[in-house]
Amino acid sequence: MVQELPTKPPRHRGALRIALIDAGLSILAADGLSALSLRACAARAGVSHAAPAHHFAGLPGLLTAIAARGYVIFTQTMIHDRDAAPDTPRDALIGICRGYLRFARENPGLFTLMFNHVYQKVDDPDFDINSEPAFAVLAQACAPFEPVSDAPGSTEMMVWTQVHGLACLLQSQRLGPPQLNLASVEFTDILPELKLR
Amino acid sequence: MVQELPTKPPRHRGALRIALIDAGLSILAADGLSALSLRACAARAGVSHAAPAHHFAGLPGLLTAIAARGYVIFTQTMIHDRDAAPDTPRDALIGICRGYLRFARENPGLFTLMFNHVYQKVDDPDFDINSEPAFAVLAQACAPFEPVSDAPGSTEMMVWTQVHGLACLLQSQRLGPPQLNLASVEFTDILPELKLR
DNA sequence: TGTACATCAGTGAACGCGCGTTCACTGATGTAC
DNA sequence: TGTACATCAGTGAACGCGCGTTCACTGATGTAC
Repeated sequence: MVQELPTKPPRHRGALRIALIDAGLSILAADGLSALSLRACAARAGVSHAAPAHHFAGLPGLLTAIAARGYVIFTQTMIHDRDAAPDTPRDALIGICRGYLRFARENPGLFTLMFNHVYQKVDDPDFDINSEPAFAVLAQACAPFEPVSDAPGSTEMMVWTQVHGLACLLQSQRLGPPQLNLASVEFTDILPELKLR
Repeated sequence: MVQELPTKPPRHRGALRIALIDAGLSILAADGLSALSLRACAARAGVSHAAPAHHFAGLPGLLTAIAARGYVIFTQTMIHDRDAAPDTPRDALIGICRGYLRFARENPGLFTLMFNHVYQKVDDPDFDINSEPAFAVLAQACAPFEPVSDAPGSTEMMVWTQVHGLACLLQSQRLGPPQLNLASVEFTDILPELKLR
């Protein structure tokens, strides 16, 4: 009673949406953000180029869905590196930041997509649902420390801007003058002292 | 003896290179990075779309030249805001950072172009010549302070990653959860204390 | 001062490319009866 | 159990678009003599 002969192309049976997001992640990893298009994702998923229209609101819809999946991987990466670190608040925070930087380094196209609003225009419930935990794990790692100023969330903001800026500068390959060898900097060299609450 | 009648199109007389860079800056300001192309710059400069080939090595060459000009404006903006600040080392540093953030906010497309190597592939002597002073004024403002770690240039790296990260996050409009209102943060709220040498 | 010539910036038509979108269609699936 | 029908995901051809690049050309400029 097998209906799918080996020679027939695989039927996605509603799973094409997921397959297209997977295809997008593959394209980002292989050829970067500029290679990402509806047609390229369809081709990589083994489907005609008109098929994605049944699952996404145009290219912005697909990009938003890919970015939403990116936040899942992003959060997992940070949690992994946090749990691999010794169990002190500072080590946990450094682990989170190490995961942040590792994700940016290992997934440059995806990282750029996730943090550039130009590529996303569609209200996608998965986007907010998946991105909030990323910020939550960072905030959680900052919680044991005293605020660095009176501004609410000042510690989170300081750490977040710092690690995000290093991630962006490493990606941009604008590493500044030779004496400022940003490529070899350890995050711990530039993270200020933080006092425990 | 006037040769150019008012009805004739302006002859650039070797100044077309500059006019095309100006056109690129206009396009970036008006329509953003995605609207920047050889043809668009040529049209804005009032010239046929094949003309830029006589002055630039393709699109990467033009983008590199535009970015190089951007660094001049960038440096001027930082110096302006530094000199407008009271003359203490910390105020000068905060002025530099204020200029950094103001430039990014006022020129989002240009800022992205300048700090994304994907758009630049050509060795352009102006690029290095113009970008080095930008880093120099930042380093100069950091010089009065003690290093924050043993790593060489640690203070510059800490300040640079911090201000750059805030600039990128403000641009990305990924401002995190509501309680972390990054849009309203003052840079002084997250810049750590720095000790004078 | 005038003539002949070389240079070269800019023109406009043409090319092929990949893109997002549309549209009539097909064919498998699920459902009502 | 079987039949008729509605649904709808995916197809493949076609469309127009803007892009970078090429290429023979033109016409103003500068120079040699």
